[in-house]
Amino acid sequence: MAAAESSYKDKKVITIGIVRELTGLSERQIRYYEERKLIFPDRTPGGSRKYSFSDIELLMEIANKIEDGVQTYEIRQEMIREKRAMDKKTHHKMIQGQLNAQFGIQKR
Amino acid sequence: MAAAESSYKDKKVITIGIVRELTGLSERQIRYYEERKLIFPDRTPGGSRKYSFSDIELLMEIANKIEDGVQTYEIRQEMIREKRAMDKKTHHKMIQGQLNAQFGIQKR
DNA sequence: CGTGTAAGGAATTCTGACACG
DNA sequence: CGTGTAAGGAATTCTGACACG
Repeated sequence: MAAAESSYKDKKVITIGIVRELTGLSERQIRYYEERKLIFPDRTPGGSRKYSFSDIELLMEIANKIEDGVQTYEIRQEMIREKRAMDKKTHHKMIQGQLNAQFGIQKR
Repeated sequence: MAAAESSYKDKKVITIGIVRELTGLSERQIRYYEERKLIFPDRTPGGSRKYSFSDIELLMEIANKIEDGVQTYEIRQEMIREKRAMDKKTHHKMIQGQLNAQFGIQKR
């Protein structure tokens, strides 16, 4: 029972130049969204940023919202809210899993 | 009806340094396997190599065979044979698809 | 606030070659 | 044959700052 599935989608292996190509954003923009805590790349030992495909998708969503006039701060609040909802769901599933493990199938 | 599905797995977006980390191979080895036509990375406009997750898996298979004493030339022959088998299967499916499109479900 | 840019430096990658075997 | 390495150069990335607004 591991912690997180490590699929291709979430492996941080893409450098910023490729992200620029894939998203059409400038490196300045990409780094700025990190500064505003919207995105969290890993780093190589040398300090170069590494992104995942998920990060790229997220960046494009962010870019869309910015175009719509949403500020980075608001986007961040949204993301925090979404994360909380997710955690709640995950917690619920986990509790269900524990009950299940102890008492067997309880549903129905 | 497009030509090839472009999933994350086959997108060539990973630079050689990351590939080195992920495979444990040296850059020398990775480049050499390309020289021997076992692997075909894309290039950035500047000339840097870009690999996919599939490439990484392939590299690890290659490394295993090399360790077992298989020569690059033999590995290449194997790969060509496998590709031919694949193409044959794909061709068969395509023909079936065309028949299907013209005459409807023919099986059974 | 979000983004462009010039600046200087450091990390990354490239190729061709010599070496060993 | 497969791989290590030193060499020199070019492409890539990094940070902090100034600018505009």
